[in-house]
Amino acid sequence: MEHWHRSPLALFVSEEGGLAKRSSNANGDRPGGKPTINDVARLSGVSKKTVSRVINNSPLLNDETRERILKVIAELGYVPNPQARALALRRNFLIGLIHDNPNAQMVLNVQHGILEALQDTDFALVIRPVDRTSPHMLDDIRNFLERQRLFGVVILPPISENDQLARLCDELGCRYARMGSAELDDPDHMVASNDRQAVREAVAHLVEHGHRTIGIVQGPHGFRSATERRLGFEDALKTAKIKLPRSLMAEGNYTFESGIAAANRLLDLAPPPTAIFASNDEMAAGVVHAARQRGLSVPEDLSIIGFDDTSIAAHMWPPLTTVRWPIISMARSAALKLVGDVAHPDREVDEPSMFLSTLVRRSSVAAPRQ
Amino acid sequence: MEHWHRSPLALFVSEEGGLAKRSSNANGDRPGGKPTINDVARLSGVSKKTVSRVINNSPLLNDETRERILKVIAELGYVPNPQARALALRRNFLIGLIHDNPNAQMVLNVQHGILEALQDTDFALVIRPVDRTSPHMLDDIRNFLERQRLFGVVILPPISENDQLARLCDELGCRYARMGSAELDDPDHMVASNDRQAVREAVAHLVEHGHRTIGIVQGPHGFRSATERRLGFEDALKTAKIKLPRSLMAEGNYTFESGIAAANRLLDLAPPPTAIFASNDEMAAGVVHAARQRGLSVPEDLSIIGFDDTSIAAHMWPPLTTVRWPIISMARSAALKLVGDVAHPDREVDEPSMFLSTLVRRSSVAAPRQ
DNA sequence: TACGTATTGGAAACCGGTGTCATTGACAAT
DNA sequence: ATTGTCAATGACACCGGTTTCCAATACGTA
Repeated sequence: MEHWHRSPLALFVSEEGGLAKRSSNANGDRPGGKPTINDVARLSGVSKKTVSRVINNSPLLNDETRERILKVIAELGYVPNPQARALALRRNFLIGLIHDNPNAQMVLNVQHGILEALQDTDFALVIRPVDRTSPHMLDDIRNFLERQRLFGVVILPPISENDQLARLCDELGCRYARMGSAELDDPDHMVASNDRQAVREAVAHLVEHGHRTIGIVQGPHGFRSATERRLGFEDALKTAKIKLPRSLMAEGNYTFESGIAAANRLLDLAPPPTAIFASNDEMAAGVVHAARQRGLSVPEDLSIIGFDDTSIAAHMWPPLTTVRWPIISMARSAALKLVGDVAHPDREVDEPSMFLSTLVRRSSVAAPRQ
Repeated sequence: MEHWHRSPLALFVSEEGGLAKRSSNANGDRPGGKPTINDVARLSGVSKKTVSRVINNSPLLNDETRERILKVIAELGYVPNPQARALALRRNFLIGLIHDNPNAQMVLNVQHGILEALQDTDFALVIRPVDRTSPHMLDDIRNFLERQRLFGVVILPPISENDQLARLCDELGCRYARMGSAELDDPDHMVASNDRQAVREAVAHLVEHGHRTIGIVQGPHGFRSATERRLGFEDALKTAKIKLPRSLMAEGNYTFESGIAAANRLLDLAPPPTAIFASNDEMAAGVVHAARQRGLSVPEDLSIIGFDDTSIAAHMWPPLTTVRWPIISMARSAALKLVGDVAHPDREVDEPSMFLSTLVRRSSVAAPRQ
């Protein structure tokens, strides 16, 4: 009955292709007017719901119908409106990146890794650098999350070490995945690397070359990565039964300039260290710079190891021996933790939560002079 | 009539504040459930429209009513749903950044500049790196723009020089602002710098130091920035009445490695140049690297000038004399061109379209040896 | 007193999708 | 012949805002 009633209606619409088209054109007249699900439904002679089923790959749908609708969709160049979907589904398709990391290469690598994970999904990446030193930082982030209603955020170190931020995300119903140098959270919310072990091996590498007076340029106090890397440094020296006076431990703030300053403090010692481990590549580059200013050659007079393996490490002179932090893979994994069950409901595998850093041997390490 | 039917209904709803509250609480029960405009309206005893007027700062509204509603909004912690607004307003609040620039520092600076412009607006920044070498690049971008329906995009060089991309944006009804080294488009769609003039001055700086055999490491063929900078180079030599043999013009592709290769070609000449201008800092760093490998010291044996003034320029050894490209200001201006009339309807000033680059003198230029 | 008129508030439609539930017809089981 | 089941599809309300249009009220004026 209904069917008989509708069939001519469908025909009517079909016959009135001109009308339907006119409507579509009226849409096209104002610039940016796109065809909607209603246009597709009218032209295919089905209901919106059925078109919606096509869009969402619903299995309960006749193949023939699906084909017909797909054809109309292609002809019209129809693309579903993401804002409308977001409204109806009560979630949007935006992943945020929250960071306060000064290292451009690292940030870009993370963006790259996240976008790899978001490839072929409906998700886009919105970025949000924050100012760690601002007293309103948490309020700013809250504001941002409330306004944008992101599906989830990836949080880069060092801000990822801030537990208040994680709690804020929970409170606002925003998924999050933290990246860091140690397990600060449960595996669902954390992608970590084993910095401590990696540094242990890197410093052991220096010991193997015969170094006994080894300095460290630590990261800034209060940073988990700084702590982990220092612990790895101490582990290695303890294993090698080498005493570690406080004077050989200088502190920087992860910038090139702070690396120069810290190196100068270490190289002023008597005797000066024959090797220095720096907690990141930027500071390692600063150490190289300081050494050169003093007329020391690297690695002959001073061996240096960095951490991160950002592009500066390969491009500086001499190319820097450093610890490669698998940042892109970690970022990809973090993003997949966020969107995995939505974007790839078929995939069963859990994303790994722990990644291994490895030593990259270049030319900044040699045996000490006699 | 209808009215009389409805008026008690409105009263009913209003009287049932308890019910409204329960509904609001029911909302709060499922995590992430936020209060909506309806909750605000019910609790304030007004209609949605009135609340909407408050949100949008409509002037036709009693001050007392406004205050009352604002109080409820504050109590509830209400934040308008951006997806719902986007749907109703037929535009969203996303600005895209399309780039294929390999320089991390530059990309981050641009992101920074754009975010400065988006500060205190409802807009967020979504990023989209593209692969210039991919044959589907334009299709990928089309796909991206169609799916996300961005309000507008900022396009970074070198991809900003692609006119097809600009036309694509037009076709899809997406605003765009291109950044570049020359005026490739009308001022509404373009933020340009005067690379040619800046390079002219930079090379004149070399001439003033007494250099007569000056080489150039150009950017890759087909890049407008490369052309502009080469033209500036030629201008300067012509002004100084210096002949420029083809052999002194090497080509790179803006990477560190290509800078090394190009420098080696130039330094193999007899006589070799005493100064080299490189079209960007990365290649300039490569030139320094190549010189050092040959036992030449910089700037004593070879003076070098770069372009961009990215962080590598200040951090390398010796600190690089280079042309500062005002990238952050340009990016900010580009973003303001996109959102200005929406986000700051009161501001009347037009964003500038032309920015001046300036020479930054550091330590990589000296007089040539005798 | 009656009548414009400006100000303020509300009902209902709409933006473009999705969820819930009902309906239909075909076919199998009783 | 009747009933039950199931696949396929549709009707309709809903998501949370904005807009259109009209009603109610207050006010000044003829």
